[in-house]
Amino acid sequence: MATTSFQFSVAAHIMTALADHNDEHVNSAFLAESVNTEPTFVRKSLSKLVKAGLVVATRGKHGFCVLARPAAAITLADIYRASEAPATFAVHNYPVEKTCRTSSNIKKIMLDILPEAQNSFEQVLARTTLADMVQRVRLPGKQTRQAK
Amino acid sequence: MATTSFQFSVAAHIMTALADHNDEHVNSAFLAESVNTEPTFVRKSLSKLVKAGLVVATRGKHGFCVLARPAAAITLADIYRASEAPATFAVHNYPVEKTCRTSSNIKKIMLDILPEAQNSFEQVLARTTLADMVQRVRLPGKQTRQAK
DNA sequence: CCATAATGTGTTTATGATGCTCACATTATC
DNA sequence: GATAATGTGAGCATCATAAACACATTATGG
Repeated sequence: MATTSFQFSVAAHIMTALADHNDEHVNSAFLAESVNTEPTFVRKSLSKLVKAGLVVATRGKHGFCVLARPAAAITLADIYRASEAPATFAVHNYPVEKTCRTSSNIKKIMLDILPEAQNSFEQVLARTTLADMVQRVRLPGKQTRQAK
Repeated sequence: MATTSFQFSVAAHIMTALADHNDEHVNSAFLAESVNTEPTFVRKSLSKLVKAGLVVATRGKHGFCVLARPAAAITLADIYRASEAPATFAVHNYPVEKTCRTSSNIKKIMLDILPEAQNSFEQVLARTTLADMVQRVRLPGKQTRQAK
C-alpha cells in the first residue's frame, strides 16, 4: 500500500466536528478548515457518509450538513463502515499448488478467519458513540471512557 | 496503498506448511513451491519469523527451517505481529486548527482508540494455533473451530 | 581447502491505490 | 438569472508493496 488508509480517521474527525456544531448549519468549507484540508476532499468523504445514511446534506445556496440521527445513535463502527476503509488484512492470491495440502486449503481458512477478526475490531469501535466523541473533545482532560 | 498488505497471509501460509512438514528439514525452495512464489520472497518473510523467535533456520549447505516451539504454542497473533503488517487503520496527520475543539483533540482520541481495536483484532487471531491450522489443512471438510 | 548450496539482505524496478487538485455538473436560494 | 452550495469525474504525484536480481554470509563435505 502507499500508506495505511486514514479515510476512517478523517471521517471520524468530520463527524465529530459536525456533531459538535450540529445546530449551526455547517458547510463543507467549515469542516475543511477544521480538518485543515480542501473542501473537495471533505465532500468526497462526506458523500460516503450521506450515502450510508449518517448525514443529511442539503444542496443549493446555503446548503449545509446535519447528522441524520442523534449523536448517541451513531457509533464509530458506523463511521468506519461508511468510510469504506480497506479490510484489516488481505489474503494472498497466488495460484494453488495442488500437490500441497497447505496451498490447497489455506486461502479458505484465512478467508474464514478474516471476518471474525474484522468483526471483533469493529465491535470495539461500536462501543464509542459520536456523543462520547463530542464529550471527549469538549472535556479533553477527563477520560470519559465507557464500560467495556 | 497499492493493495492491502498480504504479508500476514503469506506468513501464515509459510508457517502452516512448515508445521505440516516440521520433521522433514524443509528449505525455502520447498516453501516457495507451496506458496507459488520466489524463494527470495519467502526468505524475506521467513527472516522476520526467525527474528520474532518463531522459526529457527540453519544456514550453510543443507540449511533448513523448523518451528522454534511446538505448533500448539504458536498462534496466528504471533505470526501477525512477526509479519509486521500495517495497523488496521492510520490516524491522519494534518496540522491542527487551534480554534477548533475537534481539531485540537481528535488525534489523541483516535490514537487512544486504535490500540484497543487493534488488540481486539489480534485477540481473535490468538484463538487459533498453528496446530489448529495444520489440523484444518489435513481435514479440510471438518470445521475444527476452537471454543470462543 | 575449495566447491557447493543454503540463508540473509541490500538495491532496484514496476505497479497500483491513495491523497489531492481541478474542472464542471447539479441543485437550490435570493 | 446570478450566486453559492454539494456531488463527482478525471488526472496527477506520491509512496509502500511486491517482485526480481545480485551478492554477501555461512556451513557442509568431498
